[in-house]
Amino acid sequence: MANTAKFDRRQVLERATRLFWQKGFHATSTRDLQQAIDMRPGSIYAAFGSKSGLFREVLHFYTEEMSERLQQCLAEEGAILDGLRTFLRQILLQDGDNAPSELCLLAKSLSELDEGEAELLSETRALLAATEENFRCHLQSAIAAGELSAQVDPGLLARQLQVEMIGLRSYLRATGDRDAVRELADNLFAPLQPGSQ
Amino acid sequence: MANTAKFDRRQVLERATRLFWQKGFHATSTRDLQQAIDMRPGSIYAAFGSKSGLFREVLHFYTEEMSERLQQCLAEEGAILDGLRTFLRQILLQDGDNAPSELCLLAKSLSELDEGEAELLSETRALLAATEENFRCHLQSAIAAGELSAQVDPGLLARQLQVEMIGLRSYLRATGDRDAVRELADNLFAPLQPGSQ
DNA sequence: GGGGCGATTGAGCGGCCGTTCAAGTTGGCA
DNA sequence: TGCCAACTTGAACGGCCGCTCAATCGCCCC
Repeated sequence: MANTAKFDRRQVLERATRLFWQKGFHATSTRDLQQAIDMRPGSIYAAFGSKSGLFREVLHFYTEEMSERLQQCLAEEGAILDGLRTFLRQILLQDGDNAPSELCLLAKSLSELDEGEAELLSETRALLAATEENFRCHLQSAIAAGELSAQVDPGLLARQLQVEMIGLRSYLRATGDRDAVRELADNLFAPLQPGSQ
Repeated sequence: MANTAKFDRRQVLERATRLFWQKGFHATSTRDLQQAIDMRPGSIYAAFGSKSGLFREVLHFYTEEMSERLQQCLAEEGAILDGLRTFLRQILLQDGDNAPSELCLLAKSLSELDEGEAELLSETRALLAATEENFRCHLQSAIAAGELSAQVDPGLLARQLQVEMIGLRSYLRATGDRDAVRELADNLFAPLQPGSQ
């Protein structure tokens, strides 16, 4: 039970996430991964079981990290809607230089996985649903706090945010045109103005 | 100069398109392709040069086919805006059972290609830009025909359509929830009502 | 009917893939 | 200090990858 000289699981997941996020599941080879996370095949397979197993953990790690970033935005801004807007703006307009891809890792995986990797695909769908539900909860809180009219359907608005974010990030990858995205994003933020609708 | 017993290029492209559209570029092997298009490696490489070369033609074929489908919708409906709406509704709500993927092949390719396949990636970006420009032209015509207020910026509206379609198709793949997509699509169609704005 | 030539065939190349496992290394405990 | 178990290492496996090319086919013209 020595637990001798073990790797730093968090750092490994961070690095694996960056690589998968950049190249996608299929285009990332286990040798790429070995180099990126500085582990040999035996250790990787002992720790994660398979390439799919590692990817599974990466999907969860990524989702958890994004959720924490949202929490952080909410904590820094006073109002819930301000926090949400800050979070979305960060992803769309500021992360560009650091993030491994303009796209959301979950959306990218949803796009490339097929029935041949059924478990990863349904995992991805579940995490996207959880993300939407997370938005919905925060919007619900905004209504409860009087920031948003009680007329607003938080489930519908959460879905709209999800749809538009995925679309805008694709557009950013297609064109690299931040100004156009900034303009389009205003539509997205409009329903997040206090008292709107 | 005999051109003897040659394959039917159009049929080959149709079948290759279906396969690439379903599985994506990386996950489609040349052996999958050989079977799908019923050609042997030598013939494929003589005709298309490489897997990438075939994919390149597939991207163009797909874009051309979609553009023709839009033309057909415009011809069948009387008004331009009606034609556009019919086209978008078809893709979102009716193709589901026949199409190889809920997603647009161009958006899917944009997502999985990286700098390692730089030529295919820029090809994809160019075709997406052409699609947006195509929308813009039709919207411009709608303004000229008095179907749409001259206040509307056709470039901006075309961009919005592109963004929302990609987002909605992702959402459809994520959830399979046609009712939710139908509800969300109404926002998309609203600016396409005659005289809107 | 036979010769010529472009089109087609499919076995097979070198290489990378995901994965395994015998051998080696490390560190805590007696 | 010596032992054992936990952990790591990296060579190697079978298989699939994208692709090539010598051999064969089949049509057209003479």
